[in-house]
Amino acid sequence: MPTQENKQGSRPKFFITTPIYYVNARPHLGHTYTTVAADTLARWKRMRGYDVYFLTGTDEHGQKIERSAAKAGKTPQEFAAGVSSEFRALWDRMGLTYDDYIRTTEERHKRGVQHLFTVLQERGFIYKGTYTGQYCVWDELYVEGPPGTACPDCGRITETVSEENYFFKLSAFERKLLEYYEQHPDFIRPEARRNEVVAFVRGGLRDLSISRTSFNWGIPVPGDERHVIYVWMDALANYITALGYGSDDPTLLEKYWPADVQLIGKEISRFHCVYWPAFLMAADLPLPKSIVAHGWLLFEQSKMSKSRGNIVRAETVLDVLGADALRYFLLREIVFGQDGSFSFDALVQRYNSDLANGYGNLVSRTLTMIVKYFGGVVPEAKTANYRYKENAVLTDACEGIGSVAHFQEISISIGFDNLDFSHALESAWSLIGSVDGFITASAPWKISESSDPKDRQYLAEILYTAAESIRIITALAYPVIPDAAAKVWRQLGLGDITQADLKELQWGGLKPGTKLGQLGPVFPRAEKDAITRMQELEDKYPAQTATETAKQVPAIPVTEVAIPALVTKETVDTHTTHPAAVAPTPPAPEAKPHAPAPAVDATPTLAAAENPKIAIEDFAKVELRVAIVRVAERVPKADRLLRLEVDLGYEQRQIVAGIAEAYTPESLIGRKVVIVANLAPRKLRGLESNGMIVAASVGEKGTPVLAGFLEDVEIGARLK
RNA sequence: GGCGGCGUAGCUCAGAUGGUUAGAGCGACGGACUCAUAACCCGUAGGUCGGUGGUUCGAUUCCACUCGCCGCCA
Repeated sequence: MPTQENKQGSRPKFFITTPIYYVNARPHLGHTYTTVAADTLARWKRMRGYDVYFLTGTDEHGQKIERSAAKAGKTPQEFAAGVSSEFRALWDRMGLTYDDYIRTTEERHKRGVQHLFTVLQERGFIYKGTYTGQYCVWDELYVEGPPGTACPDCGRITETVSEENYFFKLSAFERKLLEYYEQHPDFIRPEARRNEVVAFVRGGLRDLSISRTSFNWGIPVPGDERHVIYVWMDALANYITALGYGSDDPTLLEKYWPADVQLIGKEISRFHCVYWPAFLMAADLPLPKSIVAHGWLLFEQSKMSKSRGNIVRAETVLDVLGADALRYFLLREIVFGQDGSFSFDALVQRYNSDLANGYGNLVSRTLTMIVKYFGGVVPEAKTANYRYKENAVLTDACEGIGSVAHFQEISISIGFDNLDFSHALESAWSLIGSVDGFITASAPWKISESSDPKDRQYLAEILYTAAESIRIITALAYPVIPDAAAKVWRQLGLGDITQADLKELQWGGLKPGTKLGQLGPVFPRAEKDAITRMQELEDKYPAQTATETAKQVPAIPVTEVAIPALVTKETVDTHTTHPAAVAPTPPAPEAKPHAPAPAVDATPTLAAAENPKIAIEDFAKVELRVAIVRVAERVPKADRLLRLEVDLGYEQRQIVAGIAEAYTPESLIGRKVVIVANLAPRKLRGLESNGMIVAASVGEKGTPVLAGFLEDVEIGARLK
């Protein structure tokens, strides 16, 4: 078992992983968030002298992929490879410093998983049994309940299945897991997730089905090829197969396993905190040191837009503001572990106030003065070692900055080490604030007018202090904003930051006499049109799943394809190792009282004549479309509500409609209806409704009568 | 339904084992400055600390209930 630091005194190792991303969805900001966090931590640890190994990759097996590929007219291999390469291309474009990118379709992984299966089997933790129950094909999930039960995750009706499965003796690990949690309080972070996991295990563990015979797209069970290994066991094993588990070269495994930090999204904590450790225990492998679950990234609807906006592509932000801006925003704005929200508005706000006005401007004003007053050469400072005592006021001020820098460095380091990125950055930026205040208070531009040698020295002290602070801030910010930090490093005349030793950041490390490099803006202020530009870019790329891309998307004006439902139905899938899931933003608080009610929840409109006339533009805001009902069922404990799944041709979505008193579920299936497609999502009885069925309201009771057409109309068609 | 969490200034959030004027950043407003990316600096902002009731000399901080939101319960 590898130790943290071996005897030769070589560098301590640090193995960090992200989940492997399921190729059923194309990369979006949620994936980016997880991966950026991992990259930042990897860079931080590297800079502090660790031998870092950073692993990411894609999860490519399962029935869902098999089906998506078939729809797209591709083989599962082709399909998975296509999406996997999109992920990889995005990470490469962002300059993420992963050391390995594993795909579960690779031979090394397959071999490793089969080896793991065999080991568990030999050690008596796997047996064959029969499972009969409800199964959600979409989520590849077994569900409790009688036949006809809806899947708790996606709402689809489950299928009754009975199949021979291999089972893993998870029940045997209940006590051992609880003991482990007890003895390793930091194993699961944050605490809220840990408590949930502990509660779950305390509730009792049943054995886990780990194979399927109902489809083929997976890794065959060794010696029983009718079975493929269930995606979870397959996916989780990536963390060790990437290091060579099951191969004849144990070098990496011995060196890097166990992982130091495994980053995950909170929705997959059970798999990583219960199943995964149990598998490892069963295989007699050490457990990861910590599993850190972050929150979800919610997308805030921009106030200016119609009812659009959900899945944001990282590329959009990269195009307009650059990777550093995105990285900074995600890590500064969101408290790691908690849910956070993203909006173009907040992004530009942060960018301007922190990066442009804060860091960028500080660098600019300081280095410009060094050029102006000292010919671009870092001046000699005597206070560098806190020894300059001839000018008490100056010394105090400069020493003050020196100690602030020292204090903040400690605070920032603690923040990064604890994955508390937002607080680390807060500390770093508070140092920027101190230096700005210091410069303004000591007003070097005034002193520069004096010819007194004492003042000349005073000026040198001030600018040295500012420049040295910038060096330290830049080094500490490097893990988060690597491109900008590299630029500033060169401007400071320090060369290539990737070659610099940032392990120790002693005050005074900036050598007087250093010739500054070429100056130039690091974070130019974002203009007002930045938000619009990003929105326009998004409009050009309607959010799509991999499935939808592969299918032919009907010719719909792209600006009209912004659908809240995309998020819940297509993107948040509870499948395997997932990144930050993307969830729709709940309606803004102030908008709540006005949230449009779906279906006949709305009060019947009595007299249209009484209403003021509207302009055509007003009508155009309402997106009416034809959809076909695929699934209909009663909502338990709600007399009037039906849960519908309607198909718009380009997407499926769930709508909860108050029409149960007038229509039976069976009568609706296959029926074409008119829906308001751009209605903000709303929850009814805990179910999210993404749209509203259009119906006439008849009689005193307002009995709903569904709108329809005399001719057959193709689904997805818009009513104008 | 069971268990747990949250609800504090326009926005994002801190905070207190209960006790003088409840904090920060951003935004807004006023002022100052000119080295700098219309940037920076200074000042101002009165938020019933979700609601009700209780314990207490005193609660936003403890308790009960209640409303709203969220997570976990294979």
